[in-house]
Amino acid sequence: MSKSFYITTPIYYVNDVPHIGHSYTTLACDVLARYKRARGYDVFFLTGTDEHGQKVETAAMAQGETPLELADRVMKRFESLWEKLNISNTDFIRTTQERHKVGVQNLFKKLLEQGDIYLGEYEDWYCTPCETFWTENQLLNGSCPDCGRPTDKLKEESYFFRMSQYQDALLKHIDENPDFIQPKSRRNEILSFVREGLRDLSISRTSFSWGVPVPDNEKHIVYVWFDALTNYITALSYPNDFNGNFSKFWPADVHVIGKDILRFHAIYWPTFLMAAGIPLPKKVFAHGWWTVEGKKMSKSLRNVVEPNMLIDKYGVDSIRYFLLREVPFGLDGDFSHTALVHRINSDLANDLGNLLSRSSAMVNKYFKGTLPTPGVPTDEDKDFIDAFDKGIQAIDGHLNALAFNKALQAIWELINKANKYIDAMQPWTLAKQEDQKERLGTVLYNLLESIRLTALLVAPFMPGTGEKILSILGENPEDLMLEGNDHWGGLKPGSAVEKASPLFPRIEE
RNA sequence: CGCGGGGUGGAGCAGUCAGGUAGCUCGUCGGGCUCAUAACCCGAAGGUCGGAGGUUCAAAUCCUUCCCCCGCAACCA
Repeated sequence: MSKSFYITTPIYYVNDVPHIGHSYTTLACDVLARYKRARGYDVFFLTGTDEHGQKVETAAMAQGETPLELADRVMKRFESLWEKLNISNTDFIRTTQERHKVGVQNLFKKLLEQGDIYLGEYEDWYCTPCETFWTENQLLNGSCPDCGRPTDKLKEESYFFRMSQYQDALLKHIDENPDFIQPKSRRNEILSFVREGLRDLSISRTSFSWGVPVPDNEKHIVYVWFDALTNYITALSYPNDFNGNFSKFWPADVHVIGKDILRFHAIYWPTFLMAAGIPLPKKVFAHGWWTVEGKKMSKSLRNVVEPNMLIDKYGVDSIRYFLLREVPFGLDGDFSHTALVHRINSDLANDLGNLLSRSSAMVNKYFKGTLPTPGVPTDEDKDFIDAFDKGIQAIDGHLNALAFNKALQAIWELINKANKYIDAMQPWTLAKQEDQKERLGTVLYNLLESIRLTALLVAPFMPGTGEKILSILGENPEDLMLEGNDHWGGLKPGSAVEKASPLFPRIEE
């Protein structure tokens, strides 16, 4: 009876430390998860770490530690960053956990027994760093087309997944579900890739041992992507479903990913699921990448943006706002400090923060901090109120489409409306006329009520800010529910309104 | 003909798929207001939509062709 919503980030590879890109993906999921909760959904929001594979094994060896020690160490960095970023994930899965390994083996075995996985032999050019085989004509001057490093001719016994068998079914599914892969440009990419033909996929390795062993043939390790992708269901206690999460939350409503791993999510994963007779996720959304000050992020340029420092310097909510406001989700964007400071100053300090300051100050100045009772609304009031009803609907549409920047734009249109409303109503003039007391009360009530709604709308993006505003308005900051609270008139006249200090201090450049 | 992305007022972008007054944010300039974090509100200037040709009553938008810019593989979302 209760509505459920399942959203996932990719599981992050522990061979890397968290940067702005990881934060971006996770943040987007968090905003949607929070919004859906506020809409009354029972939300399962999953993130985690991918801890297997040759690269981890090698890196650990180089550091003189075991792969698991390395994973433990790096995994904690992700965990603590998510805490700092105010991420509200339901679960954090690690591919080294027993619950995961059991699920992977179970799925592998099922496909093996029904003949969708078979033992064969692989002979091709192998790029060790990428853990990928390439065919002769995929190579660029004999090197890996992905990373440009040299490849080796490798022949090994390998298990294969009959991906070719599912080509038509996948095409049909993509065709019949226009929203399955988003944005549309990515969908087209995948369509043309699949149309060129799918080969059977090698899904085991024998060249290293750090991974999930193939059931009953332990010299084979399950291919990292088969392993990793399965996390989306093992976290829901697939296959035994002992806690009912799998039946409750699967299929996922959306897998949010970076554009680089689209192929795995839009081709491999769906075909695995088809073979297993498991429903496909409803949506796979590939977002864009960040450059930094116009340049690609790279360790050699030493321009990798460190999220912890950023949060310390500017505050969580400012960063959360900036990342989702600056660039349309799905397109690449540039992270620049001047753009960040501009956004904080003009959108957060000037538009939103100052709106709260001036409004709460007037209630204190003219009504001693007690929220007045509104009188009969004028046509202008009705227009103002109406804008909120319409805006809230528009925002819902944008969020369901993962158009975070449009949702924020729409919220800021409402904030601008409120600032204009003040100017048009001129409460300071009304305050000078004794017979306009009731009108003044109406104007201020409307203003504060509009701020209450804004706080709720902004809360999924900036939870701390939403709470702060609500408590200034005398509302319960714990209650961020939109459902049932998103109609006009929620504020109770007579409640105490605090005089707000600046929400977002301006940053001098 | 390597692939991909792009060329729209000073900057950054939307609009191009389904042709029909060129829009947004920031910046600049002028004005208003004084409740407020020198914030807020109003107005103005500024573009032959990379070039050329074509289709059309009509093209930033469709077709042809040319020019220019960016990225190309790691650390990755």
